[in-house]
Amino acid sequence: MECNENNVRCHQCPVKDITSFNTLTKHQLDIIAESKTCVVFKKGQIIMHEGNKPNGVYCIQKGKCKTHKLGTEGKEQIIRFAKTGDMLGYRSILSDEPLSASITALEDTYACFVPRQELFDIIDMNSRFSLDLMKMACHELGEAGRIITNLAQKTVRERLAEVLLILEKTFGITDEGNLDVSLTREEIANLVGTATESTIRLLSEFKEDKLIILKGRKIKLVNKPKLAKIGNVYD
Amino acid sequence: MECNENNVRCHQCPVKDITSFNTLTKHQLDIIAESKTCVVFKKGQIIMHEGNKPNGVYCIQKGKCKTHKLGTEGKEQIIRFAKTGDMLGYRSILSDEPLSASITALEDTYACFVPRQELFDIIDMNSRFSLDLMKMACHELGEAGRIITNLAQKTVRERLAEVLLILEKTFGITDEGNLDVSLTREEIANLVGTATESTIRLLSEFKEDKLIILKGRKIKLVNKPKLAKIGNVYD
DNA sequence: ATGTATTTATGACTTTTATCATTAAAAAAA
DNA sequence: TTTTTTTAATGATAAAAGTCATAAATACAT
Repeated sequence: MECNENNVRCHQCPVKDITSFNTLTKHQLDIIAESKTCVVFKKGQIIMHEGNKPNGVYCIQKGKCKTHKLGTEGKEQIIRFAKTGDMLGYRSILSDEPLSASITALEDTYACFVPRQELFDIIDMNSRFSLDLMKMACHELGEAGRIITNLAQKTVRERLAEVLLILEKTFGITDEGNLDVSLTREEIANLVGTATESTIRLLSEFKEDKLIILKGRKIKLVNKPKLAKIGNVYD
Repeated sequence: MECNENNVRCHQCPVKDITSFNTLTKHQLDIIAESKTCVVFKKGQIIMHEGNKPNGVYCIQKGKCKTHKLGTEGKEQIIRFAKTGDMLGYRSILSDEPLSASITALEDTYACFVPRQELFDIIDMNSRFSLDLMKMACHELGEAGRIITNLAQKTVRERLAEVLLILEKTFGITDEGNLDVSLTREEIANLVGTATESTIRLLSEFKEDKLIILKGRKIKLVNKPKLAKIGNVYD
């Protein structure tokens, strides 16, 4: 957790620049630097728990997380992902509601905790920061509408194809060209909104059709135009 | 459109008090009063069109609207509803993105148009108003997560039962006890995320089972606990 | 009020997707 | 490394939901 050993470093934190915190003045950064604490979450660890009221937000320094919600009969639904630069728990803090979903680390994740009070202090001081949070929430809201429409109208096959493309867009690829995120088949199913077996079958089918290459949990997309066509993705 | 004949009335607008505008100072209300325009949308009229960039927001004085999105093969997906006191188009304005969905009047709807610039002016001046908008967006975001999980995990039957309860909660009931909103079976299907025929069949089934009474488009919920049980609704 | 267009209802059938069961493979822990 | 546990793969079957077709009812415009 390099950038967090002391407060001075907060002002030079490289992650700061890709977050809403990039509009903060030196003084405002001081406030964050004074109040923040640094944490590491091990892979699989729950960072925030659905139903709880968080005392602040986390800003991811490095790592990957999933936001997931309990559905009927305890089945997990993955709502979205978070990675370096993303803020966790802001929805709950800003709406003053309990967490509508849990957040779990997909790999060892380094994060800065910013307490609720200081976050609101900055919001009051810096209207650009405030507008940026709004923008973020409203953007997510548009995304949510797209997800809703897809779940309601697309087949499982279409959704899986789209999800593979979204995973590559979100997490990028490794040196070998695989999706730079490791998910179980069950997690992919919980993202697509289907049964694990259906996901396994369809992935095998995509593999047969030479659209993807599978090696355990490593997935490489080798025919993205075809995947986009299958998933009815136009953008 | 009573409350909009002149600017003075804006300050006394009864709808104002149930919206985010209720925190505005006299001066801030002046700004809105000066810049706003009043409009009536006939039943079925499109208020905002998916993909467009709106020049401001509408505040509903009286009426009911649906927010809907085009899905695969042009099928409509209803994302949410709006009624008296709700603000239309704020997501697009605040995120500075094109409208992610269209908005259509479900009945004759009276609304005040507030231009983009004046809205941002007020946001800059009034941090309570600003926070309130944030709260609204973040609340919606939590709702969206619930909808996503339901679409992914519940059966059509469960979702229909839940939708009926949501419609009653959202729009209330008429003197005769019917849902105070008139939707075609197709619209209900587009909300539930299913085929029109499936919706018709299930509604008939609910009628057979004495959970609801159907008279054309008039729907009366007569056994809400049972509907809640069918829909796995606990709240 | 009356005719026209749209919506609702229902049956027959197909497709999609889920569930259950079993084996193979791969991660993770000892 | 080896064992143990978890995950992945696949077949068989069942259930859920969609599609197409047709008739009846309702809403809408004139």
